[in-house]
Amino acid sequence: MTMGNTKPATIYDVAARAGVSKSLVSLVLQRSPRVSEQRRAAVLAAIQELDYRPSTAAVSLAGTRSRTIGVVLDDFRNQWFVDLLTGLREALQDQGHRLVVADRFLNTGLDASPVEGFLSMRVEGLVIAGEPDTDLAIPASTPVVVAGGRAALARADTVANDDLAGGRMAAEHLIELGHVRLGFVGGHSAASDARLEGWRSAIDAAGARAGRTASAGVVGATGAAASTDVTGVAVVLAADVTEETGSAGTHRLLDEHPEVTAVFAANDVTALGAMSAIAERGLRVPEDISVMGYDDTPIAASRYVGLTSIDDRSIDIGRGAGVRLLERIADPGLTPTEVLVEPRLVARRTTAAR
Amino acid sequence: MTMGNTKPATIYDVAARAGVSKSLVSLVLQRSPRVSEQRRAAVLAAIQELDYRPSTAAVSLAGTRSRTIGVVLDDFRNQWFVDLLTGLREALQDQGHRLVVADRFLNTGLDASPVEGFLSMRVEGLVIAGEPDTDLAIPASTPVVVAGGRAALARADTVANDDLAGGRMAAEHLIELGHVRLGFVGGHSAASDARLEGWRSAIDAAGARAGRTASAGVVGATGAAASTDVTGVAVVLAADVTEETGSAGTHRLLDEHPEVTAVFAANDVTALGAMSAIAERGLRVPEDISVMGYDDTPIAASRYVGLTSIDDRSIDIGRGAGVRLLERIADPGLTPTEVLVEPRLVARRTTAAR
DNA sequence: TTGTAGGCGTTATCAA
DNA sequence: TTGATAACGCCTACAA
Repeated sequence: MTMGNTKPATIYDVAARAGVSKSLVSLVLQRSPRVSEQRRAAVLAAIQELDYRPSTAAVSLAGTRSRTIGVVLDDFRNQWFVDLLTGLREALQDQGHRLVVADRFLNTGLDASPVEGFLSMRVEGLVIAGEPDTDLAIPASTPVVVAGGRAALARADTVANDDLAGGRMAAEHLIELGHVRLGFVGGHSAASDARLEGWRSAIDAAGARAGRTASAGVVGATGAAASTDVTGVAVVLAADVTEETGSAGTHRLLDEHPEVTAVFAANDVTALGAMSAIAERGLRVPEDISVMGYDDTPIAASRYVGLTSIDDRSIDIGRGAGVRLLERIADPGLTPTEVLVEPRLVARRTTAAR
Repeated sequence: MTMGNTKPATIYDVAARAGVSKSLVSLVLQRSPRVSEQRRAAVLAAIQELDYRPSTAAVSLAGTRSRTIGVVLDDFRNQWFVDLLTGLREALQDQGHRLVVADRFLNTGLDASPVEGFLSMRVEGLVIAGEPDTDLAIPASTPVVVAGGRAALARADTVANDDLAGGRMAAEHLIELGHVRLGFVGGHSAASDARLEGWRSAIDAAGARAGRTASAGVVGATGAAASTDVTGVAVVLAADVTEETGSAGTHRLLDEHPEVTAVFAANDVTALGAMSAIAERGLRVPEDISVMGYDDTPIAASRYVGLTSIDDRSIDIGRGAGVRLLERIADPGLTPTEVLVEPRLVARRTTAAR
């Protein structure tokens, strides 16, 4: 079709080809209704023929808004952003906003942080996904919403999964299945802490309901409860929540508390670690020990793993974050809010009644 | 520090603050050596104080080059791009190029394809990661290199993993372990085909070496070979290579050829499917059946899975693709080349001697 | 409904 | 070594 021309067509070329002024072309581009059908058709035809595409640089320079919003991911390896993006797309893209994605490392060496790059692009707003690095300096004038992860930025809106509720759901699921000796394995992160707290509160509540003494201690805690009491034991390592943490933590948990029949891990990868530790001890999942994760990542959903998990509903978080960002862009004076999305239990093959 | 000013500082503001002309500021920005230390210091100070950041829009509009290159991923869910990006970064970013990433879906609704968006940004080059969709129309004037995946674009350079060699390595590994009844499970993709072909050729070669008749047929093929001959049976489903494919294919493979003791799957996810099928049949990995995957994804490396796999060396592919893109940008007249990166065997726990 | 004339924030080209 | 001044490609009044 087109020969390998070198210079991209400009609005001038289109105008000339269609026999109109550049302004008219601009109007057509912006879908203005105040253009005669004739001219519009001519312009559209010219655009086709010239394979014209407006320069985003020129558009955002000349226009009042860049129509682009930046998404900062903590790490491309954390798959949870995939669903988040879906939700963000729904909320933002359909409003004509362009999404640009970067993780913490993408353009290091050019910019100090991905935020720098976005500010240079004059993004209209920022979505910080996950636990924001403390040192990503964002000017107060830039609308920001933190999606997933607690707000390190006081001025930012937050849309996140309700980790407390999720932790509670995990414990309740296990208790309903008849488990009374529960274990938790987590590490160093705000999310892990919150999930543990929720898990504990559910155990306490179960004890209260039964009119007995329930207790949730940490490894090393003494006190032998009656055999039908629901009790919980937590191992929280001073390390990131990873597969290694899950493995090491579970080994320690089972060494000190062999009576445990159900393990709740701070997230899916950690749960994977727990499962390998359990296998290494010659035990089976879920026959001997039930295992739960958190986040409902693709690995959990995998047929091979089939991990019972808590769905943090990333899509809804993304959608909520997008909507909120739009509101804040429209009115920067808004008071920061914190929205919690209710998680959801996804039961699979790693948990069973005992 | 800075008050929540609304408008970002411009080069004019900096010039005024430093008491110099805009041109001088521009020179400092471009690290020109033809600037007195005094002025430079003054400008730098002003930049600091004003929290100035050049507008990428203005830069690419006024400059001759956009200094950005676009990376098109087939799908953010395919984790292999993570390493690819690392390689690309090494090659491109350090040369002052900005990377912008998009998957097939990111800005759908705004642009017909991610390529559209990149062309609007006037990227200097494109990296197509994975099997390019046939319909991503790229003007002949845009430098392109396909990273991983066969070139659907004749005019594009290709840097990819040597699937043929990888398939061969897989078979050789299994044969060395003493397996003589080999199975392959794959699906509909160029990569799967090539890996199968390599696997077959290694089986044939093993037979030739042994001076016996070796055969590699497909399911349904007749011919009972002597018990010490190395033979291969392949199940190639007319579907994408997914976990389901791996599971269904493996069931079929073992139904028709229960003598198989080692399964090579077209990729890691498929291998996961194979492992679940094997488990469903009450068999163990690797005691009863060895399993291999391809790509060496994080799942394979996971402690829980420990899948023996073929590392496609994505980092090196990324680096190679970046280097080549730079060359092509410098000289668009170059004849397209195809570089194959030698894969690497990563032995883990799913393969064992028999 | 359509066209004219600035201007957006930089780089690039010339002079000085 | 510095400083005017014209592009760059588009949007946005303002006029016609």
